Amino acid sequence: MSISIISSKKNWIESRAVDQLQKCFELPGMKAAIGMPDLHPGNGAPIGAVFACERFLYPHLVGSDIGCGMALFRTNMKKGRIRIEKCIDSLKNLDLPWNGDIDILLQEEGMKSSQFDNSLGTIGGGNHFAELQCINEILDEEAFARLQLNASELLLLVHSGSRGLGESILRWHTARFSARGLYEDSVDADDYLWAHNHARTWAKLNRKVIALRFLHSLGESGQPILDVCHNHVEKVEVGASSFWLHRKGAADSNKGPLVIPGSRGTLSYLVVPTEDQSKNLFTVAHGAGRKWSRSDCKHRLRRRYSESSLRRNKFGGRIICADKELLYEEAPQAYKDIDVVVGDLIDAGLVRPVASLAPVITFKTNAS
DNA sequence: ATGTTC
Repeated sequence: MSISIISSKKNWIESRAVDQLQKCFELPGMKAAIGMPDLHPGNGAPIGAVFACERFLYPHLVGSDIGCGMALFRTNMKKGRIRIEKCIDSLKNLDLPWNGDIDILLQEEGMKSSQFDNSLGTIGGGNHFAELQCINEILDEEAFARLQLNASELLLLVHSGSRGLGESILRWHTARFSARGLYEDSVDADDYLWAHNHARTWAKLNRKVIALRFLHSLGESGQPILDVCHNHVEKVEVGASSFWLHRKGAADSNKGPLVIPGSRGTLSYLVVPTEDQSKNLFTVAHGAGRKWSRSDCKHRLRRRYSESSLRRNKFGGRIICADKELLYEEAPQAYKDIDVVVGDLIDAGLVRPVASLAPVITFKTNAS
């Protein structure tokens, strides 16, 4: 039985998030809860935490965006060669439904059609984005080479999830069971897990379609490097015991390298998990984590930062976000320092940094 | 987070 938080003196964790972590740790069957350095308050359950539970699984500890995660793609684009204005113009249709053949794609993936088919290939709102990035600094030449990356080529990082599909699954579950857990050998647990796994697959496919759409719009193509989920539940064996591991805004560190994104105005980090990931329950931070609530952002920033200044980052890159409210809610100032979050993971011996990545073009939305 | 938000 243990509860802990991976953090340091440099970091700051909101007490309300710690209270939420404690509350969730008191749920029946719970054996361990770990807050990541990006821990912050969520809707009942905190964001940036992993929970290991015996016999029970808790859909609200996964949340509504089942399968949400980060996917990274290699491109053949070079920073000095792209015309930013032209690219921004070419991306104008990215909010529209994708005009590819969704029926055939779902069929190929062995997936069921649903009322959410036409959301496939769309980024969504909130903190979701698709971002072209350049290599800012290589921090581990060997690991960098092993990933077959080229320092001069741009990368595309996609953060999105299962859109309305995942949301409908949690809503359906909550209507029947409220916040109660599901016993692992029940029909209800099987039903939830089937729907959850379907939403995970859908979300991963969504990230791939978003990347292809994004790059095709620019007359380019890309190849997948990694895809790491941060909202899901899965069964894991540790020693002789088995647990339901719930990750809520917490990245799976048991699937190789991953990107820990900063805010849309700061660096992101490509990292490799170290060998032993059992003490952190195979989980690391999924991003910088919010410092301010969405509702606080506008009055804190409005006087000092104009809309147009928030559409440029300090690296000379651009942010496509026609939604003024979202622009303030997602301002870099609303997020914690990514260097502190990643630093805490490095100091805890959980990851090794491979490269820092700087934002070149961030797509949020063209819709106002 | 969300074809949102009565």
